[in-house]
Amino acid sequence: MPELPEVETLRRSLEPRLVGRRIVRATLHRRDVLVLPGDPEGGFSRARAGARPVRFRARDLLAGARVTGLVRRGKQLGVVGRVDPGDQPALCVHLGMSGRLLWAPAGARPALVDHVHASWRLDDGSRLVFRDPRRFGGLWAFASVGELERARWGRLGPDALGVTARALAGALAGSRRAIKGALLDQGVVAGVGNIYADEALFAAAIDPRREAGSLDPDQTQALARQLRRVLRRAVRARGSTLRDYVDAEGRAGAFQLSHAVYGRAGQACRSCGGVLESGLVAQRTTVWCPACQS
DNA sequence: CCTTAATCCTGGAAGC
DNA sequence: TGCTTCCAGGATTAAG
Repeated sequence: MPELPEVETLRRSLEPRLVGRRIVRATLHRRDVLVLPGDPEGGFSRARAGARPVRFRARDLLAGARVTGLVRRGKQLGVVGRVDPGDQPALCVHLGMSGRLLWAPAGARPALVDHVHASWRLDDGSRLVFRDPRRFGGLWAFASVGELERARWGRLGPDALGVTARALAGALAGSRRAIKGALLDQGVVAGVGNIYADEALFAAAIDPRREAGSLDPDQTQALARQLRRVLRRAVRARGSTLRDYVDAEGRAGAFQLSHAVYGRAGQACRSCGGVLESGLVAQRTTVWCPACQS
């Protein structure tokens, strides 16, 4: 379940491998994993299986381009390429829940064969593959990084790593839904998923069921601060590996060892020693400490 | 406008 | 051991 820290870890592990390299070949193994600007959904949502496919070109997958940068917004990654000064396409990668980008050096045997939906060969002989068994993720092609930011990232809230109390307060004002649900809404703040929502709410001592608009200024400030802090610490630990998340080179993260509440229902609160409670909040399994969080 | 449910998809775990 | 059932979850769309 890649959230912001896992995607940022992926970005950092991929950056030295990709930037400056030319993509000599790109292959799409499943058409419905790629969405083009002209696709029926307007290039925003996943192409439906039955949708009429728009003809794609290998260069939509950056074939022939040199990679100039890797950018991230929330849980999404953008690979920016350059064919010539007037042609700098960008490809957005969203891992969804089970997606992975894996890099392999020249000559390495392919470790994964199933559920690989796209693959790239670089000019140094290394390879990059996009694998996503559950296919909640996908690839979105854009003519430029500006177009990607406008058409796809435009409706995202501020990146959670730098969210301010002011921005958070504005997005939560008047909302009657549970604060947990608001944090999971990428339009409120981008990059938070089920793990880090629970961790940040615990760190800020806020009950996940609280109405989002009912937080006082101190609590909003604490929440913004703890969101930044928890995510920063998770990035430093190279993300959380629960089931099978790994970075581009197959390395696991370590932040799962620091989880205070996620996955610890029924266990002792690390702060007060009480029993951690779990339940469904905003349709998601949620764990919190009834004594520490209100 | 708001919130909630259903949906997509597969692998792994738990239950019988 | 082998089968079935359930659950995990990001984000959108449809429905309430």
